[in-house]
Amino acid sequence: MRWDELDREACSLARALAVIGDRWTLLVLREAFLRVRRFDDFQARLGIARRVLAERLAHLVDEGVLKKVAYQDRPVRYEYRLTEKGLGLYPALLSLVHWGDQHYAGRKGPPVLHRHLACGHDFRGVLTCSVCGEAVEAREVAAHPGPGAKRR
Amino acid sequence: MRWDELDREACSLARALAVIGDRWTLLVLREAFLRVRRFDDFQARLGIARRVLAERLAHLVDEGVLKKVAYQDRPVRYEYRLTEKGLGLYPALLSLVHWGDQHYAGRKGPPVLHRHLACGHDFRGVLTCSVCGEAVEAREVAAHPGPGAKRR
DNA sequence: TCTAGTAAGTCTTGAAAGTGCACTGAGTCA
DNA sequence: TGACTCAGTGCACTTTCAAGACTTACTAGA
Repeated sequence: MRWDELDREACSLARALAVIGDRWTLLVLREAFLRVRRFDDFQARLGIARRVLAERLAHLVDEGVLKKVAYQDRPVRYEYRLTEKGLGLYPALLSLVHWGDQHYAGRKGPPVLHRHLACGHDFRGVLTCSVCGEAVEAREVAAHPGPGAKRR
Repeated sequence: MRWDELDREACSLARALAVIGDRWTLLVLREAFLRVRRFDDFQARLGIARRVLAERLAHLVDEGVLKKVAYQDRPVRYEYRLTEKGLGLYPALLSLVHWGDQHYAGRKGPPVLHRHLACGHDFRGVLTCSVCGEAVEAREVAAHPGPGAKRR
């Protein structure tokens, strides 16, 4: 199987990865969540090859994760902003950041803290069950075929 | 910047991505969470090139995300199991799956459902604040430098 | 003993992506 | 006019990936 066939898989993870699963895309999105919006800013902060950046941004726009918004005329210049769909990736991103904090932060502690503006405290993200509200652990979850499953 | 320099970045996301950020690794982990453990099973289910699979598994073992466990002697054969560190990736994975469900499931619905064994219901993962317990939205979070930040 | 089968890789080779950097194009500013 | 800004493109080069045959070490059956 080649990578560009992934989106035909009947698996939501595969489809999500077809959009954001390559090496640079999540870093681009991290910057986007940090309010970076312009091509040269992304490029300077990430040190990514310009060609690859252009391609990734275009792909994210195609997928509706980012949108291009003109911020000046003469010459027309566009910036990239997260859409609602893009904002929906935040839980996944934050979970990854916390995982990185837990396992790779030095003894000084995590490089970035996140403050929950609603309550005013620095926090970790906790994944909870939408039904009972309790924290969810991998061992307490069973996956089973849903309505969109294909039979084998 | 080349990819293999990423783990030197003082960013937890970059470090996390240096481990699980390539195209196949998260799919390998998806299978691992579905209790797949053997080389040939991973290979058959994913259709991944054997060489790439061998390399990814070795990397995940190096990083302590998976561990090799002998399940027979003569000849010695190993299987790959998630460690605690590996299980810690579940929230990120599940968040991604739900994002995929939301945006890419056909009209039939998601291909896979997740049941929370503690309460017995199919659920979605909700990211909540570890301090106040409320659901967290991207717009309600401010990132600021932590103790491990490097000054520029 | 010979043959087939199983499981976990390893090797080979052409194709695809990524990298680094110079360059373009449209416009501003002095 | 010349220098500068920003968002990309073009190009030569290097690295990684894909597909499948091959290897190693052992078991089971004829």
